[in-house]
Amino acid sequence: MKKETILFKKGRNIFNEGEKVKGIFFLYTGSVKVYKQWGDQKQLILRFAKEGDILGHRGLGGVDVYPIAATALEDTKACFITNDFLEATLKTNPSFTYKLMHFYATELQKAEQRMRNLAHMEVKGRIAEALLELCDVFGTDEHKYISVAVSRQDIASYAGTTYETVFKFFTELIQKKIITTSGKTIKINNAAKLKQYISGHEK
Amino acid sequence: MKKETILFKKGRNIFNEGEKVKGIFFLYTGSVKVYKQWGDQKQLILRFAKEGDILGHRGLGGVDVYPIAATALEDTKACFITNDFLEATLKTNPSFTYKLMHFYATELQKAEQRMRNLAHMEVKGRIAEALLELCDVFGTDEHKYISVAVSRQDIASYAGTTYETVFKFFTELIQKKIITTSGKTIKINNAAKLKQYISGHEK
DNA sequence: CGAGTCGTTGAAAGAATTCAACTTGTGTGG
DNA sequence: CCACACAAGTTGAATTCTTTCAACGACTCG
Repeated sequence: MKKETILFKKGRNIFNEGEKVKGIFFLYTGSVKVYKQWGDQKQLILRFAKEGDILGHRGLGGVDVYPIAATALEDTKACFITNDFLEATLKTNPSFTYKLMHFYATELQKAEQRMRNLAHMEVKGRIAEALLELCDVFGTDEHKYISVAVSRQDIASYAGTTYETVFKFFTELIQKKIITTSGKTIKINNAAKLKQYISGHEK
Repeated sequence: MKKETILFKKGRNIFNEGEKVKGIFFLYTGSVKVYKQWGDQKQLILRFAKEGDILGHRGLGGVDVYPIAATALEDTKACFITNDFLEATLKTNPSFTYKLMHFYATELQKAEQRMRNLAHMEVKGRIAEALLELCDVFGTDEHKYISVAVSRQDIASYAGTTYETVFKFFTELIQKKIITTSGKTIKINNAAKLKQYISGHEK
C-alpha cells in the first residue's frame, strides 16, 4: 500500500479535527479549506489550499491526531500518502526532508504574520487581507473574477469575524467600486484602495 | 568560525525584525521574548523562550531577514550558530534535519492553535491562557511564583490586548484569590478556576 | 522639593457582534 | 401555475465588550 488517488466531492470533509492521522495528501486538482473549530458554530479558516499543495502535514507534530479539519470547496482530487511511506521517504531521502523543513518554516512565518494581524489589525483590514489572499492563492479567471467561489461565511471565518460584518463591509466596497460581485464570485477592481484598509494604522 | 557563546543583558535585543539573518541561537540560560511589531506602539509576543530553546529559526524560511525580533527578559547566555555551520550540519546529519522538521511542525501547530484563540476567544480567556502558558514555560519557584518576572505590558502583548485591560482583569483575579502577586511576580492559586475563563464558550 | 514616570482607576467613546425583522428566492404540493 | 413554507440574503438598531482617554496618587530621581 503506497499511494492512491481519491476524489472528494464539493463540501466533503477530507479529514476531521481530532481524527487519527493516517497520512498526508497532495492535491492534484480542486481547492480546500483548512480550519479549526471553536465551539459549535465558529471556525477559523487557517489556510486555503489548491492543486500542488500539501495537506495534513500538520499531523506530523508530536500528537497523532489532526489538529485541524479540511473540507473540499469544489470537487478535488488528491493523492494520499500513508504515514509509513512518508516516513520511509523521509529516512531515505534527506533532501526531501530538508525541503519539507523549509516548507514548514515558511508556513510558520505565515502563521505568525497572520497571528499578529488577527490580534492588532481591525476587522476591515483583515477582510481586505482575506480578499487579497484569496486572489493570490486561487488566481482570477478571464474576467478577473476570483476563480473559486468562496462563501461570505468562509471569508468571515478566515478573517476571524462574523458573516454580517463581512456583508456590510462588502456593501461598502461595492459602493466604492473597489470590488464587484457576480453571484458568489468576486472581482477586485482596485487592489491599491483595498490595501489602504490594511495599512499600519497610525493615527 | 563555528560557535560562540554570547551574553545578553536583560532588556537587550538579540536580533531585530527586518535584520539580516546571520544564524540561529540556542539558549543556555535566561529567558527571551519573541515578538512582532505593529505600528509604533503595539507588539504581539509570539512566544517565550528559555534555556534549551532554539531562537532565530524562523530565519530559515525563504527570505533572509528575521520576520520577528527577540529581546532578553533577563540576563541570557546563548550559543550562536552561523548559517554556514547550520547548513552544513543539516546536509551531513539527516536525523538532525528530521528532528528540526518535527520541531517546526510542532511550532506550527501551536501557532495555529493560538491563532484560533486570538480570533475567537474573549480577552479574559486569552489573558488566562497567557498566565498558564507562562507558568508552563518558565515554571515556578519554591513559593509557587512564576520564575520569571514578566511585565503586565508583556502579558498584554502576548494576549493581544492592552495594558489596562490586563490590569483590570488582574484586579478581579486577585480579589477572587485566583492569583496572588508580589511585586512583579505572579502566583496562580487556582488553575482550575483560571481555566474556566478559557472554556469552549457555549451560551 | 518639583518634575516626571509609573501604577491605578473611572468614565467616555468606539468598534464589532448580536439580535431581530424584513426581503428575496427556492422548492414543494395542491 | 399558484400558494405556501422554509431557507438564504439583507439591513438597521441595540447591546456588549474593549479600548482609549484622562485624572489622580505614589514613588523615584535629580
